[in-house]
Amino acid sequence: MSVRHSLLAILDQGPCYGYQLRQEFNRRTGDAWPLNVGQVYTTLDRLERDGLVTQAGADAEGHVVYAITPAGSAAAREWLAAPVARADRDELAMKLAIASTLPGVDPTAIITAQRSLALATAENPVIAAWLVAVAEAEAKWLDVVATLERRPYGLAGDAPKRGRPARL
Amino acid sequence: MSVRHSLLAILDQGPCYGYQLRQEFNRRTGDAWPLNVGQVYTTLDRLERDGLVTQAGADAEGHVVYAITPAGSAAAREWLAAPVARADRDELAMKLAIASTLPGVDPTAIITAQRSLALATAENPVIAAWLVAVAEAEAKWLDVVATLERRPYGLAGDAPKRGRPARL
DNA sequence: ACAGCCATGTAACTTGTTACATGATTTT
DNA sequence: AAAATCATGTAACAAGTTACATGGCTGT
Repeated sequence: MSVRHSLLAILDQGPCYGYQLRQEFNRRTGDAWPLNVGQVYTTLDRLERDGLVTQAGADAEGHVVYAITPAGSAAAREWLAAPVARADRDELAMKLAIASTLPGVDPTAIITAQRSLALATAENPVIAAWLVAVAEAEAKWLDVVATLERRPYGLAGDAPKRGRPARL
Repeated sequence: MSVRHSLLAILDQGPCYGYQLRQEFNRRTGDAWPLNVGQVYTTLDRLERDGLVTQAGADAEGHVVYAITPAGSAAAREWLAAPVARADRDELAMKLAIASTLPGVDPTAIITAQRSLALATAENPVIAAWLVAVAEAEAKWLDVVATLERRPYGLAGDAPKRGRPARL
């Protein structure tokens, strides 16, 4: 839900046409996550389908301009105001949770591989700070996880019986 | 790609049937991200389509058992060995990157809203450590971001002309 | 009988994403 | 003319997710 809402937030600044929107997005995110142009158009279609934007005719150069609707504007403000939910299913956490239960697997290898992932840089100070903080946090977290005892076990001991289980 | 691979990693421990797989997943992740049973079956279909698992007939109780294939086993090991790529499009980072460019929007509000998100708990020590580390890191990062200067600007000054741009 | 879990599935939908087609325009 | 960008779109697919239908079985 981040591309969709990002484009909406940009459109809340004023009408745009597709290609322009992509450039705005790339510029505002410091080209950290460049957007395929096609995705802009599919996203605009879906935003229009949901009544969050409307085609506002063409500008002087003949561009297909989209404008945000009141509903879209509300959605944009809502998105900006709402805290981001912690990743529903963080892949690294999930991987290590699963790995810690697998007899044949050594989580240490995963951890070292993960640690060796280099820290990237970015011009955008917001993103740079993000990368730094994440890298530091990840290293710290991996230190903690590395000290946790393994908890290997196989498949659940007894297969659950069919039917309603006895109440305690 | 985390549900898919998690199920594959569990299947690498031995054949399972759908309902059992879901229970294994929930158990091994401490019920942190409970799985809709339906998703197990759709995922199994797709894994079979991709040749990573095969139906292994039925067990004594008549369950539809799936077994991992050599290709699936390789994929599972590969997933466990490979470091997790940093989130392609982290929503919080993207949101603040965008927000920092929007004249009408105050990133501080976003930051405080985000900070107020409470720290959850979990039985699984791996996940608990993850939540703690993330909460700490997020707070630290938000402190840094809060000190960054705003960089508001509107839409790009001059609309890009059509055609090939002049080379410098 | 009824509640409630075990168990298998399907249909439908979401966002994200890429590859491709098409053409106008403009510089080299 | 060729190359590169501007610009608009479409078709197709991925994974994730939920709601629903359908039974069987078992304890109360």
